[in-house]
Amino acid sequence: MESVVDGNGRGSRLVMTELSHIKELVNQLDVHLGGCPELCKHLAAQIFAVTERSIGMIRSGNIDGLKRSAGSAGLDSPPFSATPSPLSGVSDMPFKANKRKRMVKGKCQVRVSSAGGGAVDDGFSWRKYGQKEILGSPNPRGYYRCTYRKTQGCAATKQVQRADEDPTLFDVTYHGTHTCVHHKTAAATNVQPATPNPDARSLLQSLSSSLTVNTEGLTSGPQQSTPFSFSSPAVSSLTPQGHYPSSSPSTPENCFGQGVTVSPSRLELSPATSESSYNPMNQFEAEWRAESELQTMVSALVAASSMPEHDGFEWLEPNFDVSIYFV
DNA sequence: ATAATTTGACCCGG
DNA sequence: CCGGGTCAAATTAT
Repeated sequence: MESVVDGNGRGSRLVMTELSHIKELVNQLDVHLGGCPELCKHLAAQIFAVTERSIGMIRSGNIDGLKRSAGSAGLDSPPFSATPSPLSGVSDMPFKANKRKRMVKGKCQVRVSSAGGGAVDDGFSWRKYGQKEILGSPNPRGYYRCTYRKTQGCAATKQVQRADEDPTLFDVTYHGTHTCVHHKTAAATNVQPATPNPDARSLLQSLSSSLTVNTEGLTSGPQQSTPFSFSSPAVSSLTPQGHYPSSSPSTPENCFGQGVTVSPSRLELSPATSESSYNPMNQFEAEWRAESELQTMVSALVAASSMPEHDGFEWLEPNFDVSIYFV
């Protein structure tokens, strides 16, 4: 990235905002390196998307349209910032402090709740290669390896086992990290909008009406609670048609919890985080972040709404459910 | 036909 | 020997 320059203060400022965003994402990625691969992948996807957008802005010199929703990116600012998030594994190597830790080859275990039949996945392609009964556990454990193991030598694997108590919970243990670059055709990427889950849908709607954006001490003026709203069929706009693998609007930074859980329906924008404590920009950044977080949330909800309802037995491939945590 | 899953055999460390 | 993990042939899904 070089000198943006463009006489246009408006524009460069926006680009700066983007860069700040990227910077923050990289920080988060760093924190989670070696951690949950899903999270890392998600972050990487975001960085990619935002970077592309930035490039596009610079290239077309335009911008202005601050509101050009990140529709092109699909994924965006994760809710987790300085917080290790509830994502942390249940066992082994919990994510250490913000200090640099080596790419531990360890494992990362997370518990996710599942609701539907295996359609939504965690973004990676897995191939089952075994199943075993585990003593002491009523449920078998499935063994999966990256689909691109042979073609790309990706060594990532994961084990999935239904939790003893709650049959809707699954313990997923990841081993190794993905080194593959899978290509999912845009088509295969969005095979979602099929059987919308009415529950999630209504949740989405009620959510839209209760949302409030707290622009916190940023800038002056009456931080009017930005009127965010999204239409149910917002799916399309969220589906990344970008080039990045980022498959489906599934698995945001979920993990833990069951069902759709949207803690505080209020978005707190931490001004501290990014060093962009400057001023004029904050306004934008605030909006940007608010919008981003909302998208993350919406993505999650969309994923949920696209999941078929419980309708019997689905003991196969677990489905990642949605749990969103905004702090 | 190709790709993915199923499932018992096989392997290996404890 | 035992339990957990992997292999691979058979089977099923695309």
